[in-house]
Amino acid sequence: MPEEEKTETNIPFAEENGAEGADSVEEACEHELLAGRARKSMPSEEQIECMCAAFKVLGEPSRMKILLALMGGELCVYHIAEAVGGNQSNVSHQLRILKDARIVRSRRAGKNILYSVADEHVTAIVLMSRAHAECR
Amino acid sequence: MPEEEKTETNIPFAEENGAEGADSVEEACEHELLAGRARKSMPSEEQIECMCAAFKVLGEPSRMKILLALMGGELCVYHIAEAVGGNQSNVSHQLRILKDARIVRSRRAGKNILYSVADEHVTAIVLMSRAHAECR
DNA sequence: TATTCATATAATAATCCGTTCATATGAAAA
DNA sequence: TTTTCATATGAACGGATTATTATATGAATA
Repeated sequence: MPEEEKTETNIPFAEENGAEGADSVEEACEHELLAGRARKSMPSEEQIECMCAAFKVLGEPSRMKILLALMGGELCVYHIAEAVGGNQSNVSHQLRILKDARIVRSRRAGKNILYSVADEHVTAIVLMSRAHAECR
Repeated sequence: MPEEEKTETNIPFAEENGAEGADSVEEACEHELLAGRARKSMPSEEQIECMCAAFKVLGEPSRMKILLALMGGELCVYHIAEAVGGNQSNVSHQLRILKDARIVRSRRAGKNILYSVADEHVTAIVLMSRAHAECR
């Protein structure tokens, strides 16, 4: 990680500049202030990871397909594979990831395990995403 | 791609089964129906890719950090790097990805290029995600 | 209890993606 | 017009993630 304190030579809008330039010195200082403020209020690495987790899970087509399939009602693994056109093993893998992220849940029904969308928030987000993608 | 028609031997809840099992035959048929319906209403590969695009972009910590930094106000590349603790090149790469996804936008100001969050929807989603991550 | 069958897991191969280093670009200032 | 400096880009590396094949697990039924 090449971080830590840097030399001053690289800093834009440094005080030794006059008032020339498209932005004024005051703006420059404000930007420097904003940058420092942003750095200070930056959530922890762990929290950011947590924020990203759900997005990462939804950002994969194979998982999105599974979700879309489940939005029509709960399905067993075999039927999910049938609906999305994938093989059983991979669907099972992706279901695990979806379940770990609490995006889907499962229940046993006889010999099968039925998966369903975990809650309405998920459904809402997927529908929004779909609507957004359609008007392109 | 091991898809296309399969042999009948693999199909769960097939008609030759009696009414035994945890689920009834009627439920079995309904599941088969749902699976077929899901497959038919499955959006195109292209649309799904499009749905996933924004999620994929937001699913990466380095980009999420940049967004969080920009939520305090527009910043130039150098200040963004300072705020997130990364190097110029990588920040620039990630900014390009964010910009291609229309999640951030940019404008020139003198020598610098100032980046900012593209619209309130983005801000809203990030704030929600942050709130969600905090109550864990 | 033994068998069956849906689902899960392990291991591997293949691909994607973020990071970094080095360098190019091109607008602004001189 | 030349120089400077912020930003962008290209190439290469490495880590991470998905897809696949083969096999294990374990609940349900007989």
